Amino acid sequence: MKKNTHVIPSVVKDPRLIEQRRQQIVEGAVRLFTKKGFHKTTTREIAKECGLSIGTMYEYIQTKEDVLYLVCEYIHTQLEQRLQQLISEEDTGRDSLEKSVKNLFYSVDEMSPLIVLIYQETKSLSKELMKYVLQKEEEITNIFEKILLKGLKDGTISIDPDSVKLMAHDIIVIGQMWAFRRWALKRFYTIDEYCQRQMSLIFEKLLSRG
Amino acid sequence: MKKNTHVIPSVVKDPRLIEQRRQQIVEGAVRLFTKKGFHKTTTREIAKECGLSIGTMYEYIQTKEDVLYLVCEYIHTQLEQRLQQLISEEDTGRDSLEKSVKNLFYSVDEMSPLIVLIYQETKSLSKELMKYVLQKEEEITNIFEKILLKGLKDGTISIDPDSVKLMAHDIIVIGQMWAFRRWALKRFYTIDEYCQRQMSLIFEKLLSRG
Amino acid sequence: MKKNTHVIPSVVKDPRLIEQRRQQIVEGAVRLFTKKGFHKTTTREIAKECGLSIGTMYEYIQTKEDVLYLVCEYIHTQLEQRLQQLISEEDTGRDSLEKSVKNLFYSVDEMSPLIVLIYQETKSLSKELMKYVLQKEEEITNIFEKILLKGLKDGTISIDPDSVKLMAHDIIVIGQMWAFRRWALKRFYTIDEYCQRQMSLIFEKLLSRG
Amino acid sequence: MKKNTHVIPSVVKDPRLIEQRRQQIVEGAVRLFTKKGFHKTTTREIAKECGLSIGTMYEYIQTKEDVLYLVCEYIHTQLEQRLQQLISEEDTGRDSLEKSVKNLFYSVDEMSPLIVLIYQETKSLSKELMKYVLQKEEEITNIFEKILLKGLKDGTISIDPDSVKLMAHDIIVIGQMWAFRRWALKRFYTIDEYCQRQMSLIFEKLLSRG
DNA sequence: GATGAATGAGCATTCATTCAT
DNA sequence: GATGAATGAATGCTCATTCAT
Repeated sequence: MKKNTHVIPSVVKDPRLIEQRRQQIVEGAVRLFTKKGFHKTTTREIAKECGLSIGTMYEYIQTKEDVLYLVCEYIHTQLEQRLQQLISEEDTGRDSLEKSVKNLFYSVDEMSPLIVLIYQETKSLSKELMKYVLQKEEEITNIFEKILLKGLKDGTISIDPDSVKLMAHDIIVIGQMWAFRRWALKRFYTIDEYCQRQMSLIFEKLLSRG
Repeated sequence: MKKNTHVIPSVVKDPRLIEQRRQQIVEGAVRLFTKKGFHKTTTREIAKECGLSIGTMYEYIQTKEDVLYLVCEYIHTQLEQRLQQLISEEDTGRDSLEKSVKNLFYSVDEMSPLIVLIYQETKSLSKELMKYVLQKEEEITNIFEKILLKGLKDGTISIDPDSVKLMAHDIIVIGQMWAFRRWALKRFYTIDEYCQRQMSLIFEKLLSRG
Repeated sequence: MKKNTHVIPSVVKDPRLIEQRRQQIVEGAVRLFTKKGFHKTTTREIAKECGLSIGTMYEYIQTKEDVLYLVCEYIHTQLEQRLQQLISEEDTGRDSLEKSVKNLFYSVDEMSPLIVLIYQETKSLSKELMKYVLQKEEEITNIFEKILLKGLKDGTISIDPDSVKLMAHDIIVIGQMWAFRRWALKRFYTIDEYCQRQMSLIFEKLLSRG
Repeated sequence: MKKNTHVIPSVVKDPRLIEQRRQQIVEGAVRLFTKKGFHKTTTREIAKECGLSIGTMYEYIQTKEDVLYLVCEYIHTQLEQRLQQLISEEDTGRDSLEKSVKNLFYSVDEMSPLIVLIYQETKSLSKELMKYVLQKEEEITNIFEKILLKGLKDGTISIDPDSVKLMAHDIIVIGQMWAFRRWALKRFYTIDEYCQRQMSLIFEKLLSRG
């Protein structure tokens, strides 16, 4: 089922327990990483924060980097689920896009510290693990690519087919910038204003030749 | 002259020497930080790379963090200069914007690893120093804000005045994403294609009701 | 019956089971210790290698050191049995010595990694346990002492009585060196050559006064 | 000059200082390793014992294993020097051998704990470093090979030329066994007796055929 | 002003052993 | 009797920073 996912070995055998403990680990780690960053958080702090002894924590991971990977995967999965959730086969491409972009903006707003975390710490992963995280990032981008293509097919969106991929990236980035530029943007815009104004940037382009 | 800039104390008195040595330090550090990141680079490595002894290097900085700050400031200054350089009083807002956005895209392309560095390591700075770096980031954004306002005034750009700040941020982010999403984008677009397609996104919006 | 042997306590009551499980443990441990050494082998690895769970293994031993002791005892017992096996009351001392020395050489050849193991890891035992192992080593040496004394008595061997103990040690050491100096010797001698030449050292005069 | 020797990198540049500090390290380490063995000695203990801070010690070595290597090299060099020292071009092979074997026995007696250390801990080295140590061991053996060959040439020693290598190894091992079997031998022999009796094994006929 | 040896707190990780089930 | 998850003290090693020369 789970594909394109790195499997972190565990000494412990019971898969239920592994899932549960790793959930604990991720939750503790997220709290610390968003506060202090990956490098400034020690493994002992993570263990303490998630209520495990350091020894026990290491039964479920192999290295500190694994924790970061689990965290990145968790964040991406959260975002992906939120986005998939609102997608309906019955919507036109246009409607679906509108819903999804709005959904993206508000999701990023709620997940703000997590989005920033991904932006800042992905590079702390090894090449190997980074590959998986970037793959997932691309899959999330593909959600919007698919919607755009649907709209292109059903005639509700007009866009140069060669710009579809780029527009998908633009949407993602414009969504995420609400998190990573929040320090500047929040002084001038609420999330509602932000959403509305950016929507119009995206949709005027897409409907220009309507 | 230099405003909004944190002054790093130095034991050494001669300002010429300070400038020269810090230039060395920044150049060495940039090479290492872009390759291995800030945390994985040691002060010894920096000293070696820039041809100073570790002791001497510490005569010109106080902490390793100072090096990162100098690097961030250097990168921002580089980018700012490139952008300022092409701005002429005589251009219309519209023309100036076109020139500057194009300039931004190609500058980001050339400075790609530096832009990524800023994105990833700014958060490694202390609150205090980060403030200065974000201020500078904002100043760079302001360059585009000013151009948009000029176009608004001279009638060559049509945009809701309340969207000006946001559009300036959008421009910056769309420019920088060519660096921080390069891993995905370069598989589908050249910098020329990228520039052209993103320009049309920005300008169709800005000229819609022209 | 078993004398001069340290009795390792076990939680388990059934002596048959204890014997059987400990045999498993020794066999697994020998494989690992000869490959990686005592210190670099973990208890988990031993348990896995011998097909027991770590918990079960600890029902039959008390500490990791116990495993090493069992291994040493096992190796010594192996060697002792091989040597005792070929000793016959009817042989003259001279004949018995010849048979036994040859037997020693070929036994060491076959048990090479085990002999090396004893040489290298005995010192990892506690004083207490080391005493037992060295005692056993001495008992094995005594086998040759007895043979020499028999030859002295029956006139088939001529040796200063005060040198008997020493000669017994010499024989053992010359036998074992085929194992612990194998890295050098095997480049120049086969086991057959080694046996023949060392036999002649022991049995004949070595250097005539030219 | 120094050949077949692994060069351990040091952060420190001054070669004099490196030599001096490494001497300190070796002396401290020898004291601890002979008492507790390599594995049970911690790097902190070594540092303390040799009067350096742990950080400083690591300026002169790279890993704990390096310390063991330095120690092995030191011991071998000590032994080699002692042996080389008494070798004179003018002696006959026979005389040189007699002197050198006696020298070996008394050297091993004095260096007893060091010889045992080499026997027990060489295997704790990595393949790479062990190679160098075994090479040195072989060079020491070669000292006796050369003497034997000299005696063969000048007619003062009669031995099958193909047994020369083996005899050299025998001499070394018989010498060293005074160290590694001391626990048993010292109960029955003084070093003087040991020397005399083993000399006669080597130099005269061992067992006449009744 | 330059040098680089010294420092030691701090960190990630391991592993023998226990004990509740 | 068997299991294997939990424990945490212990360890090898790093590295930013200082300061005597």
